[in-house]
Amino acid sequence: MKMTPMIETFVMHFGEMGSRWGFNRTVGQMYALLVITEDPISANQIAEALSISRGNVSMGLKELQSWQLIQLHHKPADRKDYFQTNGSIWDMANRVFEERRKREMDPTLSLLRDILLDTPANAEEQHAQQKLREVHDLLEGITKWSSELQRLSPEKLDTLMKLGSGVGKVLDMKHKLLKRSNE
Amino acid sequence: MKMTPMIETFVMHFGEMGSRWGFNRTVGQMYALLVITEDPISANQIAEALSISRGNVSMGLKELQSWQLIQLHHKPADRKDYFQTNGSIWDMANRVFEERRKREMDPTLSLLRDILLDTPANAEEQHAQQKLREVHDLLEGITKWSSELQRLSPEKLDTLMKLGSGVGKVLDMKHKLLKRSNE
DNA sequence: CTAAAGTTTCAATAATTACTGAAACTTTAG
DNA sequence: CTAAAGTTTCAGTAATTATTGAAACTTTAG
Repeated sequence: MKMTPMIETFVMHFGEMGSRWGFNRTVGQMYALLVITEDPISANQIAEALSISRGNVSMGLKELQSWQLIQLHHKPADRKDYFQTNGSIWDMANRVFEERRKREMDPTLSLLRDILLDTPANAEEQHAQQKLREVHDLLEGITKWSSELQRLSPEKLDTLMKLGSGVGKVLDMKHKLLKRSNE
Repeated sequence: MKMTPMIETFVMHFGEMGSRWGFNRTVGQMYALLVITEDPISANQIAEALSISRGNVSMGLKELQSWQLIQLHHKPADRKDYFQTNGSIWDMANRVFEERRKREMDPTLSLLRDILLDTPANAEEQHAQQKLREVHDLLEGITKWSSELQRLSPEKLDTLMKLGSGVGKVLDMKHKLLKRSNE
């Protein structure tokens, strides 16, 4: 498995970005390679293409599977495991969002809920709690909203995204409509 | 500056989460402390409260300023710099989103644009480019959409979030309205 | 059942990133 | 202008995170 310069550029870049997207360099490279490779490939091919250790590949694959970003694939008369990306690019984005929400929001949300149950001991804590409530409400709002958006069909999501800030106008229309139906 | 247990719990947790949100532990702690403290505080007070070195505080404050998350504040007849958080919680979220977009999407988007200008050398690269285009379009869509959402007023954003997956219904309404006006 | 091929795990080590604290620099009261 | 107080920088070190590779385990052909 030799990568062409174009493919190598992308794979290496994706590796560097990986750490910012929540996985480490080699996991990012592995995923990039799987995205742009048409046929399923084996762990050994990945290790060879990226010049990384077999052990590291194995761990990376496990992580990608836990993110549900890749899928196992078997070839007839071959007991080796082959891998390929799972679902569309949209699915990928959804998975990454969800996984990150779990890591980045849920623990904080849960801690904030606990703290907000306590009774503030003094004025200082009173003010602190008020701020924490704001943070809590914001995080909860984002969490709920994003999980509801994920339930929307890809087509509707697409419409919504294409609409952009035009959403504002649609929201106005909604108000008018509701008013009319109440009259 | 002694922190009450409740405040300490929150500050320490925010520190741990900090690395997941794009800044390091101490920067996270510092920001948390500034969020829950009512009055502006000095760099020394921060260092003392968190038991971290003065140098580290100075670097962290610089980072928070570059994120536009905190503001300088001066007290009369005191040449020391005091700091306080900047804007509402919504503003904070916007800044964090924007900063992360810059770090996490823009570089990849720019690389993808470049690669897509190249002519594929063979069938393998042809397939690769097609995949890269999908990734590119997705990232571009998200980038544009999120920056347009940020231009929406906080009230509209709030309405939109409260609407949740109900957006779907509003989109349907939009279609009906357009149809009617075309007839 | 045996052994060869394939796979996984994990302790040791490398690479990266964060933090300290002392030194250099800046500001201002007197 | 001087010196004391305040602030910033950055080289060295600590802490964390990622990677290797050898050993243990698993599978299956013969």
